[in-house]
Amino acid sequence: MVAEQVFSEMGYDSATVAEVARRAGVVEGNVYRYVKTKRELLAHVISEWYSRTNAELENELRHITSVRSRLRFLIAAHLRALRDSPGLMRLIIRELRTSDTEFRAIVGKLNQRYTWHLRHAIECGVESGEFGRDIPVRLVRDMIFGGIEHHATRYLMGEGSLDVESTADQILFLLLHGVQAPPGAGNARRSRKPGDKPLT
Amino acid sequence: MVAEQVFSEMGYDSATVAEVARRAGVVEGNVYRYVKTKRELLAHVISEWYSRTNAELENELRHITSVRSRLRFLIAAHLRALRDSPGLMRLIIRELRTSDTEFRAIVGKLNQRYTWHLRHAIECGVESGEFGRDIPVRLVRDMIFGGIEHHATRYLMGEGSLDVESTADQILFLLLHGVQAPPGAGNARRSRKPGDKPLT
Amino acid sequence: MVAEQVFSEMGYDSATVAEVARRAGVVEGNVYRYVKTKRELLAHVISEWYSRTNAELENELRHITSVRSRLRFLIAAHLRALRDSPGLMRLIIRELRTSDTEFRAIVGKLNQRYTWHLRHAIECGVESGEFGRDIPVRLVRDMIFGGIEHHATRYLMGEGSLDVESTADQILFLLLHGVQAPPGAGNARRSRKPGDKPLT
Amino acid sequence: MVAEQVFSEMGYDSATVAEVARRAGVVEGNVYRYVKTKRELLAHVISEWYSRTNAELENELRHITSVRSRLRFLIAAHLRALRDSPGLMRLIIRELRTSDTEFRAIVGKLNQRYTWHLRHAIECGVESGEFGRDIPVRLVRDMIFGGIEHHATRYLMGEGSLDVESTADQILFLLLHGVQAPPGAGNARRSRKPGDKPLT
DNA sequence: CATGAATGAGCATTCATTCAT
DNA sequence: GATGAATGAATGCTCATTCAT
Repeated sequence: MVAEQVFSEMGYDSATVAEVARRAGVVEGNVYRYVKTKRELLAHVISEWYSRTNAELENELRHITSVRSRLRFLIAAHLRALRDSPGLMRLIIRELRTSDTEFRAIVGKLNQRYTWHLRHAIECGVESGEFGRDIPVRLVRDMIFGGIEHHATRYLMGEGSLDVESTADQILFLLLHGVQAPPGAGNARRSRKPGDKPLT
Repeated sequence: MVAEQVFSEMGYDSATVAEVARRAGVVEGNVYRYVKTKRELLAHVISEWYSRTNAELENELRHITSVRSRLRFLIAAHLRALRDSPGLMRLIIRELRTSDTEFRAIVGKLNQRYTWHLRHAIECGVESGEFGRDIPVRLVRDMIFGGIEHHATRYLMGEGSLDVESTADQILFLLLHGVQAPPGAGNARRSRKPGDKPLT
Repeated sequence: MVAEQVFSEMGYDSATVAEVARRAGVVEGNVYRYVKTKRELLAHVISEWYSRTNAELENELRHITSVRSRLRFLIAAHLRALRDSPGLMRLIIRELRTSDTEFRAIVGKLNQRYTWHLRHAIECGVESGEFGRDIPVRLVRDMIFGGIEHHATRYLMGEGSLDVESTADQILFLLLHGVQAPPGAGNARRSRKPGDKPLT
Repeated sequence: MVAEQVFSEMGYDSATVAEVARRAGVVEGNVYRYVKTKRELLAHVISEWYSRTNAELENELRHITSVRSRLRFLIAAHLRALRDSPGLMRLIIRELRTSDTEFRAIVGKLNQRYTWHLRHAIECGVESGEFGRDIPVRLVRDMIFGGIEHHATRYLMGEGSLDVESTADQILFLLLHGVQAPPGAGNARRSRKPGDKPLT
């Protein structure tokens, strides 16, 4: 759809219905035969992406069994989406943070289904005993999605690059083990003790 | 400043210079004696928040020495900012993701300084040996900020509440230990083995 | 076109797009379906006049053969234009002296074609031997157009009248013979000789 | 005066009182202690130029006696003015063609005095018998000034150059003798006779 | 179904000018 | 006499949306 292009390139507010029509090769007023409003057009664009992506995700997840593989896959999939469709993803990230209730009513479900896979994988990890039983599942999910999107911010603005695989590895590692040094290992240098000078 | 209020309430695009002037009790054109453009007005508002907040942060950090306390403090501080100024924070989060280079040139430095504290605390943890030496520092920072902001999204939209303290505890815990169950403990139920049925 | 009227009456700067729309019986924004900018509207108005006038000129010139007749015709035609469309001509004279390169790019060609007829007639006169072979053709053209326009200035401001025929005769005469008294004739009174008292 | 600079550079409409004040190092509202309105400021600028130039002109004319020398001098003087102060002259030429009666009331006299010298010189030529007695004096004056200004138009727009001396010579020549070939001389090629083919 | 003309409400921005201090 | 803050009215331009044909 051309609307996807236009919104992706210029953002929702800067995009104009006229431009969408122009690129579609139709006349301006004709757009309103298909959608009732510009906002609805946006909802269509985003909904379509979610539908498409959810389908793909679910298809590929069928072949992935272990919790860890699923997490790794979902993390990488989200990173790939950001890398491959930066404009569209910037649009989604931006417009999903809107008060527009009518809009959220439309895409909210799809978004939930999209994030549900990750949440579900985490829950499975808890259930299976691989993960701590008191893990705040939603918060974990938020840290993954939020972390990925925060990390990709610069790339979404057109600066720098985005390495899907290594980032996915790092996120998965942090997710599983946290930042703390492995008990026996790392204290090569020395540990801080009370009474040390302030850090700055 | 009234501009802060207006932008916070209505968002940048929906806010009008006329409304800002009206609330300030002056005439529309008069706004342009102080700023050259609406965008510059936004930059002022955001800059001021960062300046103010950076000062506060740095002041309080002086009394906090341990890495863990610092992380906990910075996480809670960001959560508090979101809880106490949801409109403004939504504005900042949204507008910081703009291609507008001139704008980012102004607030970029302040934003970097704001996030630097967290990054620095993490680096100290690595240096002291508390954290693994190969920790991807920036990514950790992104997961914290991104996670917090993702978690607060619903609250920023006016739905639900935001529990600063418990969320900060949870994030800190996840950050330190990850999601994995403590070695001896949790596998009460059972672990998944290869060959198990798919999770969905 | 109503834009022609409005610009002619009030001048470009004082004219407003709103006024043009009002007189056209449409809404202001609608003007921008046909032109991209106010300046472009001006360009249209002037271009149209030049196109129309060039066509007329070229049509009538086909029946005029002698150099002298052509000059006389072109001089009178320009005077007639000034007399019959003073507002529009004042607009053209004024706006043609603008630095606006984009504007000149549009109407420049048409203006050149308009003045070319006069220049060409002069060149023919040179070629045929009727005019001195070292005549500075462009300067002659400038003196004709400039002279006519200077002469009409007061009329263009709404004061006095403009006699096309007699002015055309006089200009043609001056153009051909200059101001100098015919050799044998006029020195009835006396000629000044060196040593005479100053003139003022 | 700085107003002269500002008006010369940007033209009357584009110039702002604020800019004039800024360059003068005073505060905006302070300009209104000296002039009552922006238009009056313009009148001052132009008046001053005319006063200054009239004085210079009259001073130098005292030493020039012959009609021809005077004409040549005045033509060259006007060309020099255009060459040396293109911005200011463009301003004057443009703004003198304004309906603003109040404005013309102020500078009209000075302008008349400026052009009077040329007109007077021509009248002297008529009186002395050097020029034909039926010469339309004002029209001759218009052709000189108009011709010069038309010729300088491109230069005033910032394109090309302006050769004062040779242009003055050419104008003077045309003025005196017209374009017609000297009786005996030029018909080297041949003269056109009735019945010749059309010129184009 | 499609066209394209029209609408109307809005909005950022400019600027000459005034006036209390 | 100067300052600088304030005014107010205007203006070019945009755009989602409607509707007769």
